[in-house]
Amino acid sequence: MARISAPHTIDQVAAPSCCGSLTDAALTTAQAESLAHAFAALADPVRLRLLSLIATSAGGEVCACDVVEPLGKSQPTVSHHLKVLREAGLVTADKRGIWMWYRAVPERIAELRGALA
Amino acid sequence: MARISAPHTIDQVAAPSCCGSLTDAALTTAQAESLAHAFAALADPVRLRLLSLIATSAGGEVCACDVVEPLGKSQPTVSHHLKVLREAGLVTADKRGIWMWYRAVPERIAELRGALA
DNA sequence: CTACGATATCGACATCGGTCAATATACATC
DNA sequence: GATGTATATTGACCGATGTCGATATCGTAG
Repeated sequence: MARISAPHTIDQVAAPSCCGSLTDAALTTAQAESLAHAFAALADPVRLRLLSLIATSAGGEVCACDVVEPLGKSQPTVSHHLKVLREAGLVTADKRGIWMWYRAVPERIAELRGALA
Repeated sequence: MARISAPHTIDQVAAPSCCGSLTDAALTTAQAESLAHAFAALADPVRLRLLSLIATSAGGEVCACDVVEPLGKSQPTVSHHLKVLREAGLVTADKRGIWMWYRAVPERIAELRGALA
């Protein structure tokens, strides 16, 4: 399931009717639902801090074990938020040994940015 | 368009050119809460369609009476969503006669776009 | 195989949020 | 004034969501 991103192929993120833009044309119901689900992932302060921690980390990835403490939330809660970010396509997870390493998905963030054009 | 800011206007959630960016530096708790509140306004399909209807309308503004039917929701529900968009600073309201005219706030949308940089 | 540490899942709780019917408020017209 | 229309507010319902403790799963080390 984990797919290595190819630079030339056209992305096909899980979203069926991808995105659209607010100022382009009136959104269809399907586009609106897809976008709303994505923005909902950003509608929580813990997830925003989590995503910024991942996106700004040196090396571009962080171990889950390193984000629990700075967030001040319990380990299950952080795990839950990481799952939400993963399901929204904003981060990817990579298990190496005991640890889970998370990376941001800049293309997905750019998609949402494009929706606000 | 050149509107003199009236002291009794409804908008709030000041949010100057602050907010921060996901990829810039790790967000503070305050920044994350402010951003989360803003993104929460976009985390609903009805509000996204509503905002796109307003943003793409000819003349840049729409009467509230014209959006109830295309959204397929009750008038109180649409009024509620318009209030949320207003409180998030994404739209402004202008009462002329019986009708309320809503306009998008592109600077505010750009602010959120900047947070996804 | 057993034990331990890291992460995910489960169950329960409290709160938040979208929705509508009913009602209130504001404005224009008569 | 009274009446009709457009919009906002209220109150209630109910599903969604953030949170944590307890527990399960996975991978490594001994």
